[in-house]
Amino acid sequence: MRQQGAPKITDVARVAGVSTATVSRALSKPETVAKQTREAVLAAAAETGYRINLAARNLLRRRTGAVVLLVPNLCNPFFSQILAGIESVLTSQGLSILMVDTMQSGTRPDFILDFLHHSRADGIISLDGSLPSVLLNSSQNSNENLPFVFGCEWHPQETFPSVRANNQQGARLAIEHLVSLGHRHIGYINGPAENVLSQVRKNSTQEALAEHGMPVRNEWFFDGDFTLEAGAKVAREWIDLEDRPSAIFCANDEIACGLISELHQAGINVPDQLSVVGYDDIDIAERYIPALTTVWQPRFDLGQAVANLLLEGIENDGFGETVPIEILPVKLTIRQSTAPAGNQ
Amino acid sequence: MRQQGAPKITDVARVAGVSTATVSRALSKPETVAKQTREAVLAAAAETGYRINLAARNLLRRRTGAVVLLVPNLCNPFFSQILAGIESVLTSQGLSILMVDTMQSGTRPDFILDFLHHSRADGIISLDGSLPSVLLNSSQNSNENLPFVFGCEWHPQETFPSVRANNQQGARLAIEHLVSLGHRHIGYINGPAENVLSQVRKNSTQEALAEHGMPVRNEWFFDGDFTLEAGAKVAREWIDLEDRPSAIFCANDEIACGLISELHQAGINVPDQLSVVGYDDIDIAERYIPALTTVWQPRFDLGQAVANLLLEGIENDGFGETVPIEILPVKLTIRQSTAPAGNQ
DNA sequence: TTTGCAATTGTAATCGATTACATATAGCGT
DNA sequence: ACGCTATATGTAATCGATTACAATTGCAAA
Repeated sequence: MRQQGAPKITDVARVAGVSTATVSRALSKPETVAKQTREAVLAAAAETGYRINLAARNLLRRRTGAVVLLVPNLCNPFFSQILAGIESVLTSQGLSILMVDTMQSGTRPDFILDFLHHSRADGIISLDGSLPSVLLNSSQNSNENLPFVFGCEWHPQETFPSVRANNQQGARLAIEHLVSLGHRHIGYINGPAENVLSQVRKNSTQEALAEHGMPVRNEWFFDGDFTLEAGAKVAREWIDLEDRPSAIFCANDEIACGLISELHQAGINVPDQLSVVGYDDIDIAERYIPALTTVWQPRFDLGQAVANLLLEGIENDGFGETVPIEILPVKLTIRQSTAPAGNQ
Repeated sequence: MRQQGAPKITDVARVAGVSTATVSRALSKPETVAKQTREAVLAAAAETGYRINLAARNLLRRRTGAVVLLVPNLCNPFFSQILAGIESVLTSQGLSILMVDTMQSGTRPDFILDFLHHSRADGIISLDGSLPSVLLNSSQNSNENLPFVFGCEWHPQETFPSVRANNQQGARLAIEHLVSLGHRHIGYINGPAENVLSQVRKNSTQEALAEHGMPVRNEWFFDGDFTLEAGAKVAREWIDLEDRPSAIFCANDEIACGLISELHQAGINVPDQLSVVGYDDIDIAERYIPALTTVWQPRFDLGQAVANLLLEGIENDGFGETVPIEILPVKLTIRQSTAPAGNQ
């Protein structure tokens, strides 16, 4: 589909009786053009239905008008609110989004690499902290230093700017809540081991437990992967446990739901027989049965913040020496999946 | 951030000792170039780290390399799988996605209109069937006929190509399932009244009921809006009903969860006292309590199909006289939120 | 009147890749 | 040896907007 007869700047110039330079100026720097001329140009632009050709402008400006957005797994609805936040900022700036699902089959590093170049984008947002270092290095190359920011997840070496929620605080809040309910036997279900979020949430959980003088028992720390099935699997393991924790903190809400659901099928009730805390406060959490006690994080705001941070980097040709890191507060939403200990 | 010293085609040409024309050909139409030359060019391209400048190519080709994607509400996780399907196709074709949330505040028609132009995109996918006709007309204008396809939702007048699931079949399957369980008093909770999906699901429900000789009672047809809260509201209304339906079919899973959750809080059990069928088979459905009986639709496939349809339109400069409409089959997933009638 | 400056507008080069057309070379048949 | 064709490559115009620089004009100061 070609833009056959699309009016161009020369058409506007002809109609307005001025040169293309004047049209360009009237449109982008109105104050440099005489009022009369400006009005004539605007009228001509309206009359011809002129729309700027972004490819031409971008060619000259050496910009692309696009931002690459790396998402670990688009199918995961957790990202939708973050996406919405990012979209709201970038779209309002006229930037387009090059969404790439890093988990999609057939998306190998060299394929992704194709997108991390100046000719494709003006900057990169990654919601995936586990990018192969090939990619990260390449984007650090002297002649390839596109502004690059992490959102939600981040890179352990902290060499890139990022915006994320306070995961340490989240884990603390969850544990403190359970402790305050009288729980002394607290377990944890982790996300994927290689994931930074998993790591921080797990470490912070252990720290918080230790600080409250709680036992940190290996058999109460389960491995998982952020899925419903991971939670369900742990449910079966919990049932088989000789000495069971009376409360379990889950690295996300999916795990929590999987856990509760599988327990329910085994005739075990949450919170009567086990208290469960989730993480993320996904939409369904408040209408799950029981309504989920969970750690809420500002996903939409996070999306906006990371997009704004990137815009800054694009404006200033990078971030200079500093590595800006923004950490957003989280809060605990107490609902019905947790109850005082001692009912078990 | 500028692509300062980025190698261009002239650099490759110099290194390879050929003209830029030959480089261009070696890269895009390898068979038109002698083997020896081709290899020299490829080597030079690799050596210089050449990446094509898309703005330049697009300027010449009068393409933008971007596709506008109108999403009714990005926050709604229902769309994530469709998005993933669309992404998988478009990304593999090197097209970028200009995502626009049509529900976002500040996104008024004239703002959206800005995106529906040749200089912004080569085509448009809308997951929103309720676009103001201003937009649709403008995109039908003789000089503005960008390929435009609907996905999931569609426009009642059927003047645009679309890919969608078989909503009629979905409603039928749900009703037939309830009827086969012995239910004779069946209700329905609708989505937003102006939404095509709502309309078709509601009409098809009424048809199916009528065909099975079931009563279609107005007070059993509830208005809603695809949210958890809508379902919760109906739960309270159902409780107050003198003559209650023994089963309710919901226009989507959120409504179903809201309904079940609110009933649960009132001490009413699903499916013992009410059978509930949802629609969409969202991830959590199989782990809801009770696991949700619901109509599954191929969301990822739908995304891929709609993207492929658009690509076709872009290739062929439109769709010609026909208005291609692709309807994908759905299926009923029977779980535990429905039970034989008569237990009430 | 002349000079200088500011304000306004025009001319033309430029961004980087593509491709129609022209040119060059090799191979082949007669 | 000549001419023809097929193949390979180069030359240069082109896409559409921007902007450095030049040119023009008007006006004020000297």
